[in-house]
This record gives sequence, structure tokens and C-alpha cells, in this order.
Amino acid sequence: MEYTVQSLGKLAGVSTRTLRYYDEIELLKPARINSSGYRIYGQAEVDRLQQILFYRELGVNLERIKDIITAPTFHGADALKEHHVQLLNKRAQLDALIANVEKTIALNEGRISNMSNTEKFEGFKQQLIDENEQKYGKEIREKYGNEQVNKSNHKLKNMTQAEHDEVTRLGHEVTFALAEAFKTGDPAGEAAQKAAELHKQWLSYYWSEYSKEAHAGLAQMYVDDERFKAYYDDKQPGTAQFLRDAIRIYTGYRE
Amino acid sequence: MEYTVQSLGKLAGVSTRTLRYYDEIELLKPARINSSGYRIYGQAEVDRLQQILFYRELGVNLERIKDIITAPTFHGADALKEHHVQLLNKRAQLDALIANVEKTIALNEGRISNMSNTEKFEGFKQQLIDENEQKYGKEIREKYGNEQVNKSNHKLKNMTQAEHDEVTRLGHEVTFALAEAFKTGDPAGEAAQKAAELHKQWLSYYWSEYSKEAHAGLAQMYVDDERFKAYYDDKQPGTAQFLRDAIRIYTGYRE
DNA sequence: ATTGACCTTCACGCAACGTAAAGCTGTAGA
DNA sequence: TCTACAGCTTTACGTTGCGTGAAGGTCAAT
Repeated sequence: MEYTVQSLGKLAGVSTRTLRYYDEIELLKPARINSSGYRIYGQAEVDRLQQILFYRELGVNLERIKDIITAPTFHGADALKEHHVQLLNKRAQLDALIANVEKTIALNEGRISNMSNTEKFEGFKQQLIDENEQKYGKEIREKYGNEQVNKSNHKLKNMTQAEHDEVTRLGHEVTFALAEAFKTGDPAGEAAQKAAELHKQWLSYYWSEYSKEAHAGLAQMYVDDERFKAYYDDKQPGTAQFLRDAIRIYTGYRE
Repeated sequence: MEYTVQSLGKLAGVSTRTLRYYDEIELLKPARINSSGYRIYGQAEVDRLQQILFYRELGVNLERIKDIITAPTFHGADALKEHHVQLLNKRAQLDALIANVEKTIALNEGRISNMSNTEKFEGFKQQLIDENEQKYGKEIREKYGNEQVNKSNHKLKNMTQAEHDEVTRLGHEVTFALAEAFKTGDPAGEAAQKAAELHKQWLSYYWSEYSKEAHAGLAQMYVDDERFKAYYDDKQPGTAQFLRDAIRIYTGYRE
């Protein structure tokens, strides 16, 4: 089956402008251009568009979608499983929001007597910030100084929902890549270095400025600090140390 | 309890920039400005912000949110119930999307053998309907009752491609016949009555059950509502009113 | 008295399209 | 064969909802 802009748009529920735009930014090129200059799409493009829309639904920006699905390492089947996890997350968040609106209605009707202002905004954002601050904030401050953490908080505070989703997604990617790399056993190998790279990207959402030294220092902290260690070693003991080694090599700070 | 931009932002999970922007567009003004020019928000603003975020979550644009919640007819409690309905809809859509991704995974793994291209976009398409809902749904509901709109959505969702093509074709026919009839200037004439008849046929694709009263009511809405009026008056001003008159005669509801 | 985290007002930037404008193509009907 | 008219093209400016400095005032603590 072949599609023109209009028929594909109708099928997928997007505008023709959107398809032309996706062509323009090289996110989704038509299979071919016919003799009259019309864009003609085939089955491969239909499937690719589906993938694109999954990512878009999760709030990933188009530039990153392009990077992801054009990467040589991209594996459609894995991506779908990741979508599945993310969509379940999203549904959990939606459930929280529904609980919120139900509670607010109950409050209005006098069926319950009080509701804190904090509760009134539950479900709009994941409460990653507070959790992080409570669990690790204090000790990180003590050991590694206030400055970095403050800056980190500043960025987190001003993060949009989309960015927040993005950083969560990146976090999952790091975990996944790290688990894969761990199997190879080689922290200098390609897989491990890719994981370190992803970790840097993830980190740059928390730090206003990146430095290799700080990155390496953090990696050491992952090993020193029991909680961080537990987090990374959760499924595979030794992962925290493996990550530290990979990052040391990545940053060039080997001692 | 009083809040500054930052504390309110933190509470609600929005950036300080967002709050200043909402002030700028008069969507959410602070309760007062203190002696140093700082924005100070109180409880009323907290509650209003919650309402705003509910609407925003549902994809309503800020201009419309402003119109809705500043309208003299606005009733917070009713709005919350509407949010509840909409959020449940959204969850249903999300479930459809999750079903989609699960089915796609099953297809990839060979557990099922086929999946139509239409199915591959299920759960995305639903969004289009939601958007329509948000744009027009609420006002139509308010004015003309809930039932009709719900039924309309249901039919639209379950339409096959062929039916969809047919309804589109019929829509064009209506437009064409109406333009022809308009030239005669006579809403009781043969041409105009033919157009009204076509309009009824077209309508029956959206409504599960036709009634003359509802038909006449809709025709009146075409004149009352600016968006619909603009649609029909696009090429020939006065067409909306002409159609209403023709339908009134056709249905016998001359009031 | 100096940090440093608050706050303020401009003002430009950006993603992801929407929306004409101006013109070519393909085919169904007079 | 001519004429509509939907449907395709490119070009280009407009819009929404903020992000992101810059330049500077405020407040509490050191």
C-alpha cells in the first residue's frame, strides 16, 4: 500500500503540514517522490511514523526522536518495550491526578474536611525532586559541598514537565545501557563508554555546568555511598564499581 | 498562607517564568504586590492555579482557559466534575495506546500474525477527537445537552474508512448544494430543501438517532456560534442563516 | 559590608507546527 | 476539449508557551 501526504495523515491522525515538516527536518522522508513531485510513503514509513508518534506522545522532542530512531543501535522491538514501561508510568501519574480531582470534589462537597495545598497539586508532576533531596541531599551536601547541589536544585526547580519526562527517560536509558555493558565485563569497551556518555547527558540535566572532574568524583561517590551503591547494584552486584570505572576512563581521571 | 513566585512554583510544579507569564496574560494575577514589587499569592490564587493546571493538562490553550474560568457563569465545582470525566476519557485513550503497543510487540514477536495499518495508530487518533471535544465540546454540551455530543463522538470513533470517506463526500455535497440553493435566494425552494435533506443525511452519520427538533436546534446553533457561522459563511456571507431557514422549513420547526 | 538567594522588568529565542499565498497536477463532468 | 476543483507543491510569516540571559533592586545572614 502506498500513501500520499493526505492519506497517510488521515491514517495516522496528523496534518499534512506535519508530514511535510517531518520531511523537512529529515525525521520522516517519503519512500520516493513521484514524477509530479508528490511525496509517496510505503509500509516502512508507516511503521516509522508509528514509532515517532509513540515517542512524541511521551513528550520527547523531535530532534531527539530523530537521533534515537536513526541511531545504528536502534532496535524497534526494544523501543516498543520501553514505550510500554513509560506508558504504564504515565497511566500511574494520570491515576494520581484522577485521585486528586476526586479528592478536591469531595472537599468541595464537604465530604472531607481538609486538603493541603501540596495535595492539590499531586499528579501534575512526579515528586522526584523532593524525594531526591530528602534521601540524599543532606549527605551529598556534607561530602561534596553545597554549590553543586544548589545549582542542581535550581535546574530541577525550573524544569518543565517535558524536560522532567525526558530526564526520567534518560535515566532509564542509562540503567538499560549500563546493564548491557556490564555483561561485556569491559569498562573500556564500546558499550560501557556509551553508557558513560548517556550518564553524562543525564547528569547535564542536573548540573548547570559539566566538568570531567566532577563527573569522575560523582562516580567515586557511587561506590563510597551505600545508598547510591545499593541503587546501582540492585540487580547486579558490582555495577556501581563498573560504572565508576567506565566513567573514569570516559573522563580520563583514572586515579 | 502566602506565597512568592518561587514557593508557589515549587508547590505547583511550574517555573517562576510560567507564573510571571500567567500574570502578564492576566490568567493568574497575584493577590497583591508588596512594597518591594514582589508578587504575593494567597489561597484563592492557589486554587485558581490548580484549576488552570487541570485545564492545561487536558490540552486547553491558555487563552481559552482564561475565558472559561473568568466567565461569570463559571462554577468551580462543575468544572471539577468535567475534569473528572475528561481525565477518565484520557485514561481510556491511554489504555487504548497501551493496548496498541502491546499488540505491536506481539506482532513483532510473532505471537499474532497481522495488524492493519489503521490499528497501528489506534490510541493516537482518539486524540483528534479529544481535541475537537476541547475546542467545541464543552460549549456545545452546555447549550445543547450532553447526550448528543457523546453519541456523536461514539459514532465518529467507530467509523470505518469507507464510512469516513462517504461522510466526507456527503459533506462536500451539502456545501455544493447549499451554494447552489443560496443563489436562488429561496429557503423554501426545491434546491434549498434538497440541501436540507442532504444535510440530514450527513448528520445521521454523526447522530445515532435523528430528530427534527435536534436538527432545527443545530441549525440555530450554526447562526449563534461564531465558529460554525464562519464555516458556512466562508464563501458567501449569509449562508449560515440561509441554511438555518431552509432546515427550519424542512423540519417544520418554525418556532 | 559583602555574599548569595531572592525578586523585578525587558527582550530575544525556540519548537512544532498553523496558515495563507501562489502555482502545478490529475480527473470527473458539461 | 474545456473547466472545475480537490490535492499536490514550495515559500514564508505567525503563534503558543514558555526558556534563557541580561541588568539590576531586595533581604537575611555572615
